[in-house]
Amino acid sequence: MSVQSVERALDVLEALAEHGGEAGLSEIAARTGLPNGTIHRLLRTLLARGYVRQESDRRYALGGGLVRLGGVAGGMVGTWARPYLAQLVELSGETANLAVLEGDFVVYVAQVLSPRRLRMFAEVGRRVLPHSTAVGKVLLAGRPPAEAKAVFERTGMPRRTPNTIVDQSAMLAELDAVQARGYALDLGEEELGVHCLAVPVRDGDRVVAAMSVSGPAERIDGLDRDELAEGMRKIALGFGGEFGPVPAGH
Amino acid sequence: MSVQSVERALDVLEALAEHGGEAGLSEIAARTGLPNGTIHRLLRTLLARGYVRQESDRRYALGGGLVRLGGVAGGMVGTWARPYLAQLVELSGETANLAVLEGDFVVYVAQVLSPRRLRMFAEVGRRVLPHSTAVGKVLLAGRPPAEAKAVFERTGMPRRTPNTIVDQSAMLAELDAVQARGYALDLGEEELGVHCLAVPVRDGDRVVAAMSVSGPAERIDGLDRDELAEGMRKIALGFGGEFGPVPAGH
DNA sequence: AATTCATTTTCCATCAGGTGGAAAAGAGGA
DNA sequence: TCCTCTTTTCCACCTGATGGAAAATGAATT
Repeated sequence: MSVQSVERALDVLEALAEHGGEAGLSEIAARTGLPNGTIHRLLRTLLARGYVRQESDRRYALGGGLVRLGGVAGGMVGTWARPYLAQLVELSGETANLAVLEGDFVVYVAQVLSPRRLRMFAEVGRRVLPHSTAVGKVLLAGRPPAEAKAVFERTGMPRRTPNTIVDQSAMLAELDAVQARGYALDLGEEELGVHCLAVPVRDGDRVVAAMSVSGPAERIDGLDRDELAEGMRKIALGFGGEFGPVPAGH
Repeated sequence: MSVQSVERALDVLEALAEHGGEAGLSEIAARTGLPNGTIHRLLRTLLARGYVRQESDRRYALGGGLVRLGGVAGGMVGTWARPYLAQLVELSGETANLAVLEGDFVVYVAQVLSPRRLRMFAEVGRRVLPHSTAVGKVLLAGRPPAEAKAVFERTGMPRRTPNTIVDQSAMLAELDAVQARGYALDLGEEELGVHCLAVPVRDGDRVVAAMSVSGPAERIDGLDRDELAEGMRKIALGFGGEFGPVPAGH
């Protein structure tokens, strides 16, 4: 039904990715449970095609070929997202965005503009720091606290407006709250007068992206947050279903 | 020596990428020369793992899983580049950058700072328009003129300084010159007083990235451009060799 | 509706090719 | 140098991938 060696090659790539993109053969063996000989053969195949690199210390790392494929695939995610973002616009009347985490940055992947005259727009492709945005908070809330902490250490949480949360422990508490309530707010923390509400897009139980609506403070504050978040959650659920693997191919 | 079914799965993914990320089963068959049954089985495997999607019209597209792997791999490119960028710094005494083209933007992927007191720095991850930077010119000079032209149409080539080239035909001529001489200059076109020199990073004959050195106008202008460019070319060649698949593992 | 054609999906007998245990080679460390 | 841990190679076994051909699907045409 499914090609075993291909599945295993994917296991190897995923194991590498989970080790931060770099690992020794035996670390991969430990993680995948496959015998050394098998892993070595798969790695050689991936190596010959440029999807894996071998460092001078014989460790293996993800290769440049994946950057190319990922780039093409990334362009398409925006396309699939558009209908869902359009639903968000219909629901809220405000501009809707899809964002993912890339390294320490939040990257806006797709956008559908609000029909209103006064509307937000952030160019697609823009990179912002996670701590001052609703999408960033949602994305980090979906990862282990240690990882979020590391991001804050590296980025330094610079102040963007008087409302920006610049204290690390306050932010970690905020992430807990975000996880508990299922959505995040940005009340002029990135730009004064601009408020946002973001919800996670899940693939299984993994947070793979965030969807947000954003607009002028007065309009966003006029909406019922919990009701809006609930509607957004449903839309994000639909999109999440499309994002990853099919539920459970039997 | 190499796992056949894994190689074929990669052929399928590459065929999809070359079709713009989306194709029907028979289009993939035409491109790879594999029988339908085989391709279908491989696609099912990739589908189950989220590396391929199936659209409602039964066509196949690259899936979200590749975005995740590509993101991790992309982060590593910066790591591999650092030793080469350090060589550039040693050669020129100025800050060195690695940049790639992503959509209509130039993205800085990695940087090694100059040891000088007065030095350039552009945050890694920053996006700038191609027309006002040396790296942007190099990257666009490596693509078909029609594509470069389309980028200029969409971005509008806004003026950043009095030196910015804002005329499209002048810029297209500049790109020809860049391609002929093998390097590009930025003489205060993005920021007054900052000059840069950039060379292409090639994987085979494809321009996949650009490396640059940049610093205060007086210091950069004091260097012998052709000599510097020649040294940079050699370093970029070394890095280009690491970037893609190995030449020909027999 | 009924027919045709193109494309996708399923099936199954065959044997190519992947598998994994075990041995050899290599890299550090004491 | 010797010892230990990791990576790499090897090969007999037999699982599991293969691909041709038939069935199913769906879109277009009469």
